[in-house]
Amino acid sequence: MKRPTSSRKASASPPRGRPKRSAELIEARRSQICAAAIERFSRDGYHTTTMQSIADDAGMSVGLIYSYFRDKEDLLIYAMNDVLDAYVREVPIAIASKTNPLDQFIAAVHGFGRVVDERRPAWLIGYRESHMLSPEARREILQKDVATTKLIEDRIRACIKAELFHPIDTQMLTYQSLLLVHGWALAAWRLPRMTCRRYIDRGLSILLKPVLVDGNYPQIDWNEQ
Amino acid sequence: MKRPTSSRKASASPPRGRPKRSAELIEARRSQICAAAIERFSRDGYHTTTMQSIADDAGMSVGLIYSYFRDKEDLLIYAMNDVLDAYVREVPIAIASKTNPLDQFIAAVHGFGRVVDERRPAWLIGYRESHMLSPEARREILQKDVATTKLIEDRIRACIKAELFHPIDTQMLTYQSLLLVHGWALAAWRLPRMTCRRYIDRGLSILLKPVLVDGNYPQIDWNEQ
Amino acid sequence: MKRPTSSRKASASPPRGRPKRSAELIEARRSQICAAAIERFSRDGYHTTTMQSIADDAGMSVGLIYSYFRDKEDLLIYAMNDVLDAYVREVPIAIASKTNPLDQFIAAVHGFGRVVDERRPAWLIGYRESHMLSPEARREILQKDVATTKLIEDRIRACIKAELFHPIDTQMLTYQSLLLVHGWALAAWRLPRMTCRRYIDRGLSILLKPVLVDGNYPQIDWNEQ
Amino acid sequence: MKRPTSSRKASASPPRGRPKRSAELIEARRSQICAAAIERFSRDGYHTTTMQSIADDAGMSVGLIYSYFRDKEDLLIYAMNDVLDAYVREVPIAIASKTNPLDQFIAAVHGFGRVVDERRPAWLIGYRESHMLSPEARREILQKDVATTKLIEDRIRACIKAELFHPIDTQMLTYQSLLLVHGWALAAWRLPRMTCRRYIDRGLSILLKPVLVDGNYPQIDWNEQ
DNA sequence: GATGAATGAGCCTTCATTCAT
DNA sequence: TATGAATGAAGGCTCATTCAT
Repeated sequence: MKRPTSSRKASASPPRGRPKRSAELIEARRSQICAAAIERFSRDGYHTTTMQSIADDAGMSVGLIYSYFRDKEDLLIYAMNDVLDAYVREVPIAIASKTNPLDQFIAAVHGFGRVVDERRPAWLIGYRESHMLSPEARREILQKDVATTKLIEDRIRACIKAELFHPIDTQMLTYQSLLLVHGWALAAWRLPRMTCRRYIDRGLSILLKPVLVDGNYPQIDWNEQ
Repeated sequence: MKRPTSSRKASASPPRGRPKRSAELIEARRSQICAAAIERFSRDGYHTTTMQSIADDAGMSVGLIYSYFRDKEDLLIYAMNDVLDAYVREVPIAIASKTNPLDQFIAAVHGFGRVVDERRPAWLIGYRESHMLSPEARREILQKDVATTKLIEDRIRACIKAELFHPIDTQMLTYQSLLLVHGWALAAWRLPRMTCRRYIDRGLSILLKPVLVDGNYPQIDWNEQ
Repeated sequence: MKRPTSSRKASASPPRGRPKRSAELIEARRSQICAAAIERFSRDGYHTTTMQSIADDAGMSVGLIYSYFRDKEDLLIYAMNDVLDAYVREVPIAIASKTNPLDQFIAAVHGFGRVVDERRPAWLIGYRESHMLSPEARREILQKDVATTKLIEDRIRACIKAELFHPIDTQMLTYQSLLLVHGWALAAWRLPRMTCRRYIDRGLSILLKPVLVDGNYPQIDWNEQ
Repeated sequence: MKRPTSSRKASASPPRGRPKRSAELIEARRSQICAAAIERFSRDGYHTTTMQSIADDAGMSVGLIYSYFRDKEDLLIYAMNDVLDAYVREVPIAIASKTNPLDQFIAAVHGFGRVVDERRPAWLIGYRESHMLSPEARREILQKDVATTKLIEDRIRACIKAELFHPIDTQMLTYQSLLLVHGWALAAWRLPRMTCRRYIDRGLSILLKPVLVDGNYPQIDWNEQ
């Protein structure tokens, strides 16, 4: 029944203007923790990362993490959803900015690329650690992934219907497009002096050459955005 | 009472014409262990796998593993090299079976594909767990990887020099070719009714269309092997 | 997100004719908390019960509990005293309602029984968790227990002095009487269709048969109370 | 991936003549651990006891305990069964040593008493901690307890059938007999200069007086055993 | 060589307690 | 006075690794 006087690294406490309350504070904490988790998970791997290290990075005590996340796996799931949710949020916007099916397809792939590029750490986590999720969590993640894939697939079908594409193997082209994006996250470091935009544009132009009915990959106006 | 004394141990004792000596026996043991490790690591992940489970699968005691491998990480390195070494062994053979640079390039990619296809488990380990390695080990692995990449790159340069390819971005084509192969291992399950051969052939024909000087992807003689 | 901000707090605010002051309010709070603690401790056990759960049940914040009790152990002591104090309060009253030593003895045992019956939860806590107390606290509790026992013992001596009882082993009879009462609290569930009154009456009539000088256990007037 | 050099209290290693093997060793270890657990659980309570303290007492490392018991609760169950199993083992023997139903009943109660007396610590654990067992474990324990109770109940019925007892409330007498025994373990310290034998003998003679047909509690020959 | 019992550091998680508001 | 977010010590359990036989 004792409670010895404590001691531990007095991690520079974050400036506390005045603790924001409830919803606001909660969301702030959650992202604070999630960011630290993503950083660690992607750098050191899920298993190697300790809750303590995440807490340290997030500038709080271990205990507090558990008021915001059920357990370590919950944190992993959240980290993974970070990317998946971004897909769902941003790709449709990218698509909506165009009217022509082909432009939409291209915009969609670029949208994916941008999301992956901006969240490479989180994306890598999903790639490497998804196999160790509990079955339910895995299923949930997978579902989002499939829904995401559909965004691309639908654009391709639209292109075929509009006779902009030859009636090719939709699945294969979908897959290769996604692979192109993944490739950026996975080993972009092998390609010095390359931006995500250019990488994907080049990749797409190669992929689409034999697919396009009129044979011309549209000249993207890079200033547009 | 968790660990009942096991029994798998009845694995047919090796023929004893002459007690397999040193190098021979050692190598036998090592692959025996390594096979078990690869199986486990790829199925359950590196961290989730216990040395005990590997020992069980390999039909020996935990202790013995430590006579053949320094520690668990050593086992991981070994497992990863399994693929890398296969590259180094088999790709050159595939290349040597052709004389024309274009055929050599194509054979090289197929060679990679075959290695990956036949060792998907080990390949996935490298993919997922390499970040876990100690810096030195990581560097060593990386080196082999780069050397391997060079095999492809050199063929592409040869094609360009022989004016079979337009003078395109060598790096990018190399990367896309490798990505094609990786794609097979990573998510082949998304493509039902697809073989590695066909997958890569299709992929290459798409990739090469805009690159080939005469525009024709050679008709592969599938009987050749 | 484990602990959603609770809501039980809507407990009818106390009438405010005059803001319940100090002693009054304090005592109200204390019993409010203590009741919740007893409920929890007896249902889930001392260690399994969290301060949070007590606070929830009492309709207040954790912090506030610490304004009324030093710590968790203090709460336990308080809970245990709930029964002991009831003994001290109610048994003498029961005794005082009789004049004859024998009737007093019987009334005393019934008094104990009633207290135990009405506070079985608190009684069980004392039974199960007293070994958990710090030495000082334990001593204090023990003292009350002994004082309590004396109430019974003294009646027995009085009966002997009045030659209503044979000069038997006072200690043993005291003990067996208390054991009878404890037995009710401990395992009354084993005896279907039994009330505390009847249980103790029967028990006493058995216990007293060989002790009574005139051999007759008095016919209790059940209407008396 | 580090493994720092260790350090910890070099608890005097137990003399190791030559480690006994398998079944023998296993049983030795189990009782070694179980004894330590009983000691600790009964002294400090289940929750307060740490696995480390048990390991220390048993003269081994924490880890080893887990090769012999699933978890802490498993250890608790085992500790509890220590008494229950002794009942099942020893009471029938005590009964079998007599032929007359009345003597059998008395022998049975004394048998219980002896078991409880010899294993008071373990018995107390069962009394105090059973409520915190998982439902299944609790059910299993309860079952043994009921079976045990039946041993007494059956003797009483036999006495009634043999017209040695008046046709009294079997349940109540059973319960009171058990309570007598429990009383010994629970608060024997209140009765100075008392042995278990005498305590139970006296208690039984009181309990049986109004029950016996011929009114005489048999004079036990205490030398017999 | 081969075994597997034994070790113990370290990690996830809980929860009593504090304290700024 | 009241709140509940924040803290961090401590405990259960796992598993890589060693070493006596």
